[in-house]
Amino acid sequence: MQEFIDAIAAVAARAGVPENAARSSVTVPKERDRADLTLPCFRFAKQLGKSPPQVAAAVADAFEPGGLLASAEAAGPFVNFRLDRPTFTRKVLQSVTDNIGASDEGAGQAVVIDYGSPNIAKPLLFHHLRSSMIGQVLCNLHRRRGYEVVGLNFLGDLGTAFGKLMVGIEEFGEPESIAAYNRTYVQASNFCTENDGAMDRARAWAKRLEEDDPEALRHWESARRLSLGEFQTVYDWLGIRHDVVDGEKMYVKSGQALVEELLENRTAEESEGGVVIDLQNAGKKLGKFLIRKSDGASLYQTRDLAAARDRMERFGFAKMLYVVDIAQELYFRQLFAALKTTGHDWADRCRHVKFGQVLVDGSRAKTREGGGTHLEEVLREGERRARAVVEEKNSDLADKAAVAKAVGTAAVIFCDVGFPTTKNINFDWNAILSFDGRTGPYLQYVHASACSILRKGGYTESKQTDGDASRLTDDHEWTLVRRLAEFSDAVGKACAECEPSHVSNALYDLARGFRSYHTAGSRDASLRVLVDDDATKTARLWLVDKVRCTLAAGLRLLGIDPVEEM
RNA sequence: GACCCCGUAGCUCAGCUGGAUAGAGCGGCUGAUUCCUAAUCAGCAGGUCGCAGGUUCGAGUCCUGCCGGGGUCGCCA
Repeated sequence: MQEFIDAIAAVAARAGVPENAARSSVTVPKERDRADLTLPCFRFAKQLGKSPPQVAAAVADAFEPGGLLASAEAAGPFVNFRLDRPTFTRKVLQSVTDNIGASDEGAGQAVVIDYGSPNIAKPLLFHHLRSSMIGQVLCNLHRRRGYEVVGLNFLGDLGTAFGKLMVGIEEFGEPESIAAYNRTYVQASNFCTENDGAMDRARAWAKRLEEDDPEALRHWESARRLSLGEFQTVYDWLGIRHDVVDGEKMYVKSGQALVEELLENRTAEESEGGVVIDLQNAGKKLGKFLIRKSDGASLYQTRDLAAARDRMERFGFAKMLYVVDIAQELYFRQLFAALKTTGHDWADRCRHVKFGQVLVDGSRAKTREGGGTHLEEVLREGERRARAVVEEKNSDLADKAAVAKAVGTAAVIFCDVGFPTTKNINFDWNAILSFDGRTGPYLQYVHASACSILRKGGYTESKQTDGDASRLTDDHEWTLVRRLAEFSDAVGKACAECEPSHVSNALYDLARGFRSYHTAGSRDASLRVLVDDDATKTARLWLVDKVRCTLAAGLRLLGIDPVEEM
């Protein structure tokens, strides 16, 4: 694309417009039918002493046919350019591979992505999908852009939550399965709010665990083991693969040492029995950051500070992303400010990738009371519903079970990464498991139909690297080629902004363009891919294969396993 | 009270560094299936882009104020 923009800048330069200014002004018009690329001339008018339409006319006059550009036409203050379709098409199709969107921008740079990070002794609920899935996609995107990614699961294996669990064990007996752990946790949670003194007992247990009390340790180990096993089932289902699994408990000692160190060098101070870092001067309205409770126990923030230092030592990251609920926005601003205040300039490399909440009937799901639907249950229901549709639509299919699982899962995943991360999600079974419209199953469907055409066209293996692009000049084909070109850009943008939905949008637009092209052939036989004319057919199969390749690659980036039939 | 996010079609939301006639999905209506997958496609209806100012040749987009909704604000994680 860049060389086409350069070509336009060169034309503008012949009309007296500064080349760099022209280059940065070139845009894709909102109304795509109007032009492939357009140059607004408002900004050049003053310095050239002409009106914008006069400048546009001059630029259009300076155009010479041939080369990358097909035409230039002044339309008021704009110059509308058409690209040479065969040239552009050929370049784009040649560039599409399974690795579409790849670059080496991240070469030699480590990125730590902290995602998932559930609490032990509790099941994964639907809202846990968000951190896990967004984080996994960010891992995929960063790897595609050449970064060395460390996907890190930071287990919540410490604190009053564990203390409550221990109170529950004391009151209701020791659970042996994860389901029993969950029941005990919920019971204990209620018990602690209803009984005076129970919270103090929970806090005492939390502290005993910090002090490696043998009995606390024993329960901690079994809760942790059972939980990890349980999490793995869901992680396998969703293709979530962490490179490192850490837990908060490993930072108890270094956290306490850190508090002592900060007290000593006076970056932290005692306050109301606890220890705080004063952030008043570090940023506006950040207040004070508590790093030691009055009972001497550490907090989440103590461990996070210690963890950040440790990760810098272990991985020497160029970036560290925390994929966490938007409700913790202030917390992360404080955490990063605290890192900076305590002398770590690399705090600037840390970023909170925030995502919206899961709402039930318009308000936040109450997970602490055990509310919320289990993630695994949602996945199973998706699979079940997809299976019913497969039976109905394509009961001859070879591996219906696998297809149903992939399609149902696509629905769930796309709900999560198909929209901007900061949007809230309303938990509604029919919305989450919708298979119609702009959904994961739609993308699967379009991919499967592309595969189907290729099969019928005898295109069993994707090995074509060049073809006769001059056969691909229909508007539908041209739209597809542009969508393919835009997809690469979307990958880079999604990675830079930590926003998976840029990929989702580009993928959906490509899929829709392909469906439109595909059905156009139903009305007009000359537009079918599998036409009699061999040269045309070969060229069209080449295009379809590149679309198929991009759809598959895009789905995989989003953590969705593409199906070839459905 | 302070800070953050949001306010675009009946509903859920796109809208790229400001550009020419604001787009999708769902829902509604009309069509399309002896045809390369109808989990689809083509089309119609539906919008003072919360309100008021400002910057600009040009504002859904940037700035200020206000209104409305949500979230967060030291001993949870």
